[in-house]
Amino acid sequence: MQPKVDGVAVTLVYRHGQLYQAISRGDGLVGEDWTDKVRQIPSLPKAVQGALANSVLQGEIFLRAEGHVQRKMGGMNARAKVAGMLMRRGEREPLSALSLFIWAWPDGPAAMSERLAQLSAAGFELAQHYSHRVSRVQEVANWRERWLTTPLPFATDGIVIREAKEPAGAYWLPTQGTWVAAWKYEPVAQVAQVNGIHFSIGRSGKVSVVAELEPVKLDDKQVRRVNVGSVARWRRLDFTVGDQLLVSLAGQGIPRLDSVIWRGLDRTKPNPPVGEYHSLTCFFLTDGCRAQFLSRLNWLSSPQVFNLEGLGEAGWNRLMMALPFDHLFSWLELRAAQLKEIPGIAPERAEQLWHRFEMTRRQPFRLWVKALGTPLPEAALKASGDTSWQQISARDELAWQRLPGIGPERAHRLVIFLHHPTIVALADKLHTLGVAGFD
DNA sequence: GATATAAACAACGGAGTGAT
DNA sequence: ATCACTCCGTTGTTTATATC
Repeated sequence: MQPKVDGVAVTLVYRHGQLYQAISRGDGLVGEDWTDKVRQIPSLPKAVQGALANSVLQGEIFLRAEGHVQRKMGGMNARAKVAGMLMRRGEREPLSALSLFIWAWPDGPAAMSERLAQLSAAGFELAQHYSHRVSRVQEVANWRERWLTTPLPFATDGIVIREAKEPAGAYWLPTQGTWVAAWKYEPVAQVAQVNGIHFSIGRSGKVSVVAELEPVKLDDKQVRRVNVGSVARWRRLDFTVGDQLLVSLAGQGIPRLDSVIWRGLDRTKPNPPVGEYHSLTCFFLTDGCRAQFLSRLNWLSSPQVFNLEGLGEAGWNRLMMALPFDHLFSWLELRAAQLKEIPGIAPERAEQLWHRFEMTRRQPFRLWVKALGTPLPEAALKASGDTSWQQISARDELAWQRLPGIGPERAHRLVIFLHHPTIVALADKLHTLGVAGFD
C-alpha cells in the first residue's frame, strides 16, 4: 500500500534512456503534452538505464510540501496549483517546487519489490520509500491513520492498495482495474443553507437541478452550489429554499450533496420543467427556449464539434442579444459587418470569428451531424462512414441497428429524429447555406 | 433479468486572453 | 490596470440503452 498522493496524474514515456514524452491523463485516452514542463522538474532523473530505458510509467506530479499533515492542513489546493503551473506558458521560473511520485510501471518486472527497487535505483525513490507490504485489513487501516496524522512531504487524499501482480500495460483501460483499490480519507462535510434552486437545461433537453448555497468552506474549496442531479432525486430528497443540506467534497474537489439535515416549515417549491424539453425541442430561439438553445450553441462551438475557440456561453449570449437569431445555424448567415457592430467584440476579433464561421461550411459532414444534436453515439457515427444527408436519412431502423451501440430503441429514435419536420427543415437550411454534405 | 457502458451534466480554481 | 470570459484539469452521479 501507498499514500495516494494528491497531484496531477501523468504518463511518462522513456525511449533510449531519455524522457520522450509526458502526457496528462486527459479523458483517459488522449491527454495534453507536458513533456517540456516535466523536464524542468529537478528531481526527474536525467537519464535511466536497463529495463527503464524504454518504458512507460504512471505517476503523480505533486507540489512538495515538507511536513504536511493532511488532517491539520487539508489539501491546500495542491492539485489546482500543480495544474496551474503546468499550464503556464514560457519558462518564467523553474518548476523546482514540483516533484514526481511514480506509482506504476505497467510492463516492468513481474515482482513489485523488483519494480520498486529498479525505480528507486534510477532516481524515483519515493514509491519504494512509501510502499509497505500488507496482508491484513487492520494493517491497512493503521497505515492509513498514520499517514493522515503524521507529516509527509506531500498532500494526500487517501491510500492506495495494489496487488503485487499487475496485468500487462496493454490491458490497462480507463475506469477499469481490479488489481488496485483506493481508500480515501473521510471527506470533510459542512452544513449549508439553500438560498435558491436552479433548473438548468442541457442541449439534449435534460434537466439538472442545482442548489445555490450560502457559501461554505470545505477543506480548501469555497462551495456556492451543488449539483442535485435529476428532478426525481430532488423530489426524493424533498428540500427547498431555507432548508439545510450536508455537503462534502467528492473525489477531488467536486461538491456532493450527502443528505438533507433540516427542513423548515415552508414547503413551497419552485416548479421544475418536466417533459417540456427533449432532443427535438429548441432548435429555434423562441420564448422559453433560451436555455436549451444556448446549450445547443455552446455544444456546437465546443472542442467536441467545431472547436470555435474563444466562443463560450457568454459570447453566444452577446451574439444572441445583438443580432437577429432565429435558428440554431443563424450565425452562418451573419455578415462580417454585423459582427463588428456588437459591443464587446473588437473589429479584429469579429473578422476572425466570421472566418471561423465560414470555415465550418467545409467541416466534415459527421461534425454537422453532431452539431444538429443527432442522438447518435460516437462509435456508430464513426462506423457509419456516411458523408451526406442523403445517405444518413435513407437509413431505416434495420440499417441503423447494424452499427455498434445501436439497438432497436436508438434506431427507432434516430429515424424519428432524422425525419422530423424541424430537422428536415434545418437540413434544407444547411443546404441553402452551402454546407458540405447537405446538397 | 442482470450487468456494462456511454453520454450528459454538474462545480471549483488557476492561467491566459481580449475588451475597455 | 482591471474585468469578464474561456479553457483546462480534476471526477462523481444519473440515466438510458445495449448486450450478455
